[in-house]
Parts: sequence; structure tokens; C-alpha cells
Amino acid sequence: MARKTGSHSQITGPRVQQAASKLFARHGFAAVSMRQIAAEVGVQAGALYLYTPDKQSLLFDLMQGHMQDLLAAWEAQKKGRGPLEQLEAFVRFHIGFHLDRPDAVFIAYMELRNLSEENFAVIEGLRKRYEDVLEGILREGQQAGVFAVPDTKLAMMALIAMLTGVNTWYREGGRLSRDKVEAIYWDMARKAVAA
Amino acid sequence: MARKTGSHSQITGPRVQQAASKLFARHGFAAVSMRQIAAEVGVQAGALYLYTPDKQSLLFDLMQGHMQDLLAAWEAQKKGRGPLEQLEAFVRFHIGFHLDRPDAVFIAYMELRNLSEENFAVIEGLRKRYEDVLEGILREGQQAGVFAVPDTKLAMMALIAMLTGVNTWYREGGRLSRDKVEAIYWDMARKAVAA
DNA sequence: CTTTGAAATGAACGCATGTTCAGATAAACA
DNA sequence: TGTTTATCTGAACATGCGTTCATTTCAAAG
Repeated sequence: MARKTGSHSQITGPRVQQAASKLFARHGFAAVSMRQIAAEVGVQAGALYLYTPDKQSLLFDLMQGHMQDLLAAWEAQKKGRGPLEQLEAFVRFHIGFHLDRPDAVFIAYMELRNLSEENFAVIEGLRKRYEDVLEGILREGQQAGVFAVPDTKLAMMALIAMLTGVNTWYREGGRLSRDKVEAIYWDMARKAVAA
Repeated sequence: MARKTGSHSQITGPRVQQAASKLFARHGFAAVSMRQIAAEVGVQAGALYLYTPDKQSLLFDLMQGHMQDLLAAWEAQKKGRGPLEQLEAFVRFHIGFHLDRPDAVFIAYMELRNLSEENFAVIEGLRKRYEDVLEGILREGQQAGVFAVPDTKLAMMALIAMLTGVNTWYREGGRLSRDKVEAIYWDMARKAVAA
């Protein structure tokens, strides 16, 4: 048997990406085989190569797509005017975006070392662009006297780590609503950098 | 040829652990082969099984040892009296301990999913004991009115994530001294939970 | 009803994996 | 000096890996 009824490139392509994302997040890039991904899609391993040149590209495309989505979503976001309003917007945006995509976030943070040198450079560039957003907000606030951060780079790293950590413990339907979580993180972030 | 001159169990054993730690941190557990570890030690792959029953145990022993060191080091630490003093001690301890062991920390955070079910439960138990230390400090401070944290578990997670993040960017001999880094993180942590 | 071509199969490729073990070696002890 | 024993080698094992490709299938176009 070959080709199942109703299967098409436009359906299988995305399904390969979804399966890879799920399995990479669950078990790690190196621990997942092309045959496992194929089984998740319901196809033989050879068929994957209709949709990706190799396993490395599967990982890279996932990470690049995620980082581009992140930057695009931030650009599309309505921003506040002052540093405090911008910081609140950033905190809430970061948490919401990350809670919506736990698998992609996990991969983006854990699988950097499995990227080839060139691919790594591309992803790092995108990540830096995102970090620069927050660093810019902090620098502005520092100059305006609203924030007191002795080192904007350190403060940026500290805040991003704190916020991204939400993915390690938050579970939908748990003790706290998403809005409550956002509010508490925003409160902590605001106070942490406050003048 | 067999057995090199001057090789002994007491020397090779620790060297296997060191090599595994270095390579797991660099490339990830699943991506490192027993032959690579053996090559790093300067031995054939078969010889590794004189020092570990299997690859999984190598990972587990590394992680368990790290977590036990962490708990023992905290116990040995001189603690302050009030919640504020205890929090400062915890922040400085956490940063110092983590900066001293970047490889072990990396493995402990990244390779949880490569543990067997039973081994995972053990490591999670140790991790919870450490998290409970910080949560206890926060709860005490909250009751004493020194801290204002609506949810101690969330605040604990947020602080630990923020502090552990130091390992992703700090490099020895960089812009900031370790003491300066500790001081800035302590300042942010203090303000973040301040009443 | 026939032709076409995209989509998928399934077998094969060379190579690497974790692990075992009989045999070789050299240091320690008698 | 001869014997023992901890230490290590090197080959082998079954299994799985990423990737390629000739072949088969089937929906749609003519």
C-alpha cells in the first residue's frame, strides 16, 4: 500500500512539524528518531523527506519560526507610552506568548546546542533582537529615573529568566488564572527594577 | 596492549564522572556516546563498565550527587536570623554555588527528561527539598510582614528562575565581578518581594 | 477511460549505538 | 621469583540510526 486516501502535502507538511515539535519537546532532539516522528504522523520515515531536507532543518525551522513569531507578535502589540507602561506590556506579553506555546519555548531554550554553527548564529541573532527590546525599555526607564538598574543587561537577563520560568510550573486549570499569574509577575518585575 | 602504567580505579573512576559531566553539559546526554566518554578518559568503551552499570546510572549519579551537594552546602551555611537576612544568604549562596558548577547545573536542569521514572522521582524529591528552603523563607517573611508575596510558591519559582539564569550569561573575567553580580541580584530579589 | 504526477511505501545503505566478555597486561603480594 | 588479581583491551552482539531510491498507489486532469 502507498498513499492513504485524502492525504495531501498541505496536510502532511504541517503535521510533520507538529509531530517533531511535540516529540522534540517531550524527549529532546537527539533522543527522537525520524521513524518516531513518522509514526506520530502516521507515515513511513522516507516520506518525511518530502517535507524537510534533513533532521537538522526540522529543528532549525521550528526554532526560527518560533523566534520570528515572537518578534512579529511583539511588533503587532499595542505599546504603552512611558517606560512603566512598556514594561507592563512586555511582561504580560511575554508570559502570555510563552504559556501559549510551551513546546516551542522548551525547544528554543533547550536545543540550541543541537543546532549547526550557522543555524545557531541565526537563532542567536533573533534572540538578541528580542532581548534588545527589553533592554531598551529598561535603559529608557533608567534614564528617565523611573527605574534603578545598575546594569541594564543583567536586569534584562534576570527579568527574562524570571518570566520564562513560568513555563516550568504553570498548568492550565491550576490554582491561579493566567491573568492572576500575569499580575503577580508584573508586580514582582515592577518592584525589582523600581527606583 | 592493556592497562596503562599508573592507572588505578581510584583515578579512573572520578575521571569517568568528570568526562561524562563535561560532555553531557556540552552536547546533551542523548547526543554523547559511551565511546566518546571513554575517549575523553583515554580508555576503551568497555572499561567504563567497571565504574558504572550503564549510561543511565552515569547520568543519575551525576544529578543525585549535585543535588546532595547543593543541600549539604546550604545546611553547612551560616544563616541569618530574620527573613531578610535569610533571603540575602539564600540569594548569595545560590548564585555562588551555581556559578561554581556550571556543568552540573546545566545537566540538572536540562536532562531531567532523560532519567528513568524512578530516578526522576528521586531527583525531583531532592529538588523539592531545596525549593522548600526558599519557600519557607518567603512564607516566614510574609507572615512577619517583611515581604508582600500574594503566592509564595509563585514567588519562589520566580526567584529561583531569576537566580539560576545567571549561569546563562555570566562568564569569569567579564564586565562584573562575582560579588557585584551577587549584590545586584540580591537588590532585585529583595525589592521584588518587598512589602 | 486513460494518462499523469504528486505522495507514500518499504527495502536497503553504511555506520554508530549500548553492552558483554574472553583474553591480555602489569602492579602487588608471597 | 612466581602467583594472584585488579584493570583494561578489542572484538563481537543485536539493534537502531539518518538518509536514499526504485516502485507503487491513487486523485485529478484530459
